[in-house]
Amino acid sequence: MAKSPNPNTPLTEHLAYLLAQANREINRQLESRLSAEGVPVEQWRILKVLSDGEGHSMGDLAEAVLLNHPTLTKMIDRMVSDSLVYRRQDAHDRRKVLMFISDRGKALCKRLNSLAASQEAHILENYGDKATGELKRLLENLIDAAS
Amino acid sequence: MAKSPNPNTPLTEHLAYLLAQANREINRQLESRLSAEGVPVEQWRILKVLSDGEGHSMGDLAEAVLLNHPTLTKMIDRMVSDSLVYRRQDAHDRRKVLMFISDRGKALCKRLNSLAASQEAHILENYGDKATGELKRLLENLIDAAS
DNA sequence: TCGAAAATGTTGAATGTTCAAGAATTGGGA
DNA sequence: TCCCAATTCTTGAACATTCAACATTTTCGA
Repeated sequence: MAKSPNPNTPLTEHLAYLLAQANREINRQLESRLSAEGVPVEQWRILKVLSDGEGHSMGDLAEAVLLNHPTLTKMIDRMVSDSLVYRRQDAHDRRKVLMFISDRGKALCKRLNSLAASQEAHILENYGDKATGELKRLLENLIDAAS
Repeated sequence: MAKSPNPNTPLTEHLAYLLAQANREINRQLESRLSAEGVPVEQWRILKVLSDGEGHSMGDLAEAVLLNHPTLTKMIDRMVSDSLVYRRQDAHDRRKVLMFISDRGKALCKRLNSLAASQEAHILENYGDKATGELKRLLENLIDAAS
C-alpha cells in the first residue's frame, strides 16, 4: 500500500520540484553549449525532428518539441528568416502546413548534434553510465504513466 | 568505461529531453490542481519556503524557488499586493530585503499543500511507491553531480 | 448535398521574462 | 580614513510567450 504523502513535506522532496530543478540545471548546461552556435535549445529540437527529411505538420511538431502552437509558429517564423527550415502546404489536407529542413538547417543540425553529444558525454562521466540509463528508464515510465 | 554517445541519437533518448518532457507533464498536473486557488506553481514554492517563519533574502529565495532575480522581484510585487507576503529591510545588511509570509499567506499555503499532496498521492498510485522513491534519489544525485 | 461542428494554423493584445543598467550599501585595501 | 570594487535588489526596455479570436479547410450527419 502506498503511504499517503504528508502535506508538510519540504519543497525539496517533492517530485515536481526535483524535476524542475534537474531540468533547469541540465537545460542550462545544454543551452550554454549550443550558444556556441547562437541557437536556443528549442531550435535544436525542431531541427532534429525535421532532420528525418519528412514533412511534419505544425501540430505534430509542437507536440514533439514541447512547445505551444503559437510559440512554435513564431519560432518557425524566425527559423524561416534564417533559412533553416521552410513551409509547404500539405497537398492532402490544406489546413495543414508541412515543415521541412533546408540544407543550411541540416548542416547546422549536424554541428548542434556534436555539441549536444558532448554534453551527454559529460553527464555520463560525472554521473555514471548505470545511473544515467536507470534514470532515463524511470523518466520514460513516468511520462507514460502521467499521460 | 562509459560509451561515447552517438551524435545521431533520437531526441527522445536524450536525457535533457526526457527531463523536459517529464517536468512539463508533472508541472501541468500540479498547475491544474493549484488553479483551484488561482495560484501559479512558483507562488506556492515561495509560500512554502517562507512558511518556516524566518526572513529570507531575495537572493536566497530566488535560488530556492528556481527563479531569476528580476522575475522574482516582480512576482513578489504581485504577492505583496495580494497581502500574501511582506518585505522588511535586513537590519544587519541594509542592501538586503527580507521576505516574510503573512497570516493570509500561511492560510493559503496550507490549502495549497493539500492540493500538492493529493497530486503526489496520485503519482504514487499510478507510478508506484518504489519507482517514485528511486526516481527522486536519482534526481537528487544528478542535481548534485551537475552543480 | 448542405451546413454546422471540428481541426489546423496564424495573429494581435495582454502578460510575463530577461538583459543591461542603475541605486544603495558593504567590505577592504591603500 | 577614504575610495573603489563587489554585493544586493530593483527598474525599464527589449523580447518572448500565452490567451482568445479569427480564417481556412475538412468532416460528417441530416
